[in-house]
Amino acid sequence: MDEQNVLVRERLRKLEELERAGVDPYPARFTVRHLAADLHREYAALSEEQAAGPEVVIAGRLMSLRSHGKATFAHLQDGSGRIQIYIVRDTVGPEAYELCKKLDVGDHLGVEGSLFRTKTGELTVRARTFQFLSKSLRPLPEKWHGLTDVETRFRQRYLDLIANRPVADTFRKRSRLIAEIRRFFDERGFLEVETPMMQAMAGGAMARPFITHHNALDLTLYLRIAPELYLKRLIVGGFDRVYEINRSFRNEGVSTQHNPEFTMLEFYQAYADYHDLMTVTEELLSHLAQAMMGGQEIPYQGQRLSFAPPWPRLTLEEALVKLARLDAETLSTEAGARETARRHGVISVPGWGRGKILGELFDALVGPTLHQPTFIIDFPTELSPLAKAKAADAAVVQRFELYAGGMEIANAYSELNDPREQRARFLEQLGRRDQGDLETHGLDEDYLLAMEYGMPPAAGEGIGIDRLAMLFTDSPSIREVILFPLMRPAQGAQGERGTADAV
RNA sequence: GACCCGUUAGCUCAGUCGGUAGAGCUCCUGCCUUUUAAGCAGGGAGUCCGGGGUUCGAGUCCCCGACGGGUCACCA
Repeated sequence: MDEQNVLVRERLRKLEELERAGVDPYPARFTVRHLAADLHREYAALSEEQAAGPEVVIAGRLMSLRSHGKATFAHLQDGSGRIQIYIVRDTVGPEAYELCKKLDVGDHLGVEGSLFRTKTGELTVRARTFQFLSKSLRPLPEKWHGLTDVETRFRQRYLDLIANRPVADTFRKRSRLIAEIRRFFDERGFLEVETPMMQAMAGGAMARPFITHHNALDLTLYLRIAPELYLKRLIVGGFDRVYEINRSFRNEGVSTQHNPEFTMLEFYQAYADYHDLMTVTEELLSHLAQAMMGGQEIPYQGQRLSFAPPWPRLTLEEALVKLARLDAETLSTEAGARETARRHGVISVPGWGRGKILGELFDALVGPTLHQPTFIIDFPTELSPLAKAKAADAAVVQRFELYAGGMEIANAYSELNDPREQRARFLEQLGRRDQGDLETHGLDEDYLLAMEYGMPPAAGEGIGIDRLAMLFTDSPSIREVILFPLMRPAQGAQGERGTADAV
């Protein structure tokens, strides 16, 4: 502990004085009977004239302290909010009042007393007794400015939650959002399931995985990049509607929209196609907007996003032509697409086909500009090895992505369920990998085996929960909606590194 | 991975031209029984991110590094 610090030393001194006085500064339990927010709501009408209000028992963290000699005001913060307490020597007695001088901001305290309203109108608990519940040894962030240092906010999120009320609200909203999503799917007959996060082959998306190892089986395993292939095995197994709110892991950089571990909703519905899922998506998001915000419009980074359905639907090529003003004729050939990419500073690798280049052009030129909810549909087959092709054009699959707030929010398609075609697509991916593309899909025999038993027609979708939470909390960065975003260890190279061989 | 910006007291931040490191809040002591950014008086508090260099002298200038943020790249 940082005993050099005077502030810590002072608190240790008070702690020892409490113990000498026979007080347990860390008791095991306390019976809480009331929450601050409930009291504010229930006794909004309590008047100043009313001498002795109802008896209450509250507990929380001390957030402010104003001593006036023989009387002390303080604010107690519990999970619901804050309430003022008033400790008077004549009420608690002289011995207890001496102990009250050992209080510090940050301590946890239990208080029994009666409600009253001060002459400045604030609902307050006049303590009859109070009890130390936990002595705090370190000073909290300062009361005016709170905590603004971004690094400290993320590394010591508990301080952020204590000091910055809106941050706590953001995470409460995130929790409500997920609860509401569960309710939506449960009501529609979906079964919530859990599938492996450690997989012998990381499939279901095109991304590089994290690698780990199982000692007893001497097995290389990968952290999943998506639950997709397991969820579709369940569709084969007869669970016609399944969903998983899953943590997936992708070994890639961090940005305002990417964290290496992230939360995704994936759901699959048998006998449906991607058009059905566009409808489900519209229903889901407009429902969430209604439940969370009380309307179809939500503010996001200075814009107003409207989730009132229906939302525009554009094919990927239409988007490139209409929104990026690219020339349809030129884009129709691989050489033309490549030339267009070069002109717009979009990198293309020699092995890439026309579809991949169109995808890159879209990501660079169109995606970030789509603020209002917009479906982009009909993606190149070479980008979508698990999606069913359109009947009219094998180069395009029945797939959509949803964009909102300039971010990709969802990705869905009619699932490819022809095992012969799936095998051919996997082999095509392997060919691409041989040409140096690291983010191709592997050939998953075990998945093909399942499909050979017969997978019903189905459509599946993944929705980025973190990004959805960004939208609903008006957060500019994914780190604002992830409690503990990935960070380098604070001590850097000093000592902690190089111990990975402990595995 | 590249570029830009940042790192000074527990917190929020100043720090001029290179010349003894500052403020507010927090903390301590005293007074104070309806305050709420309580007040008044007095006092304390520093690895200026780390390491090197230039200099009589570096928080300040130069180089290397750490961590963070942003932009780009990568990545849905």
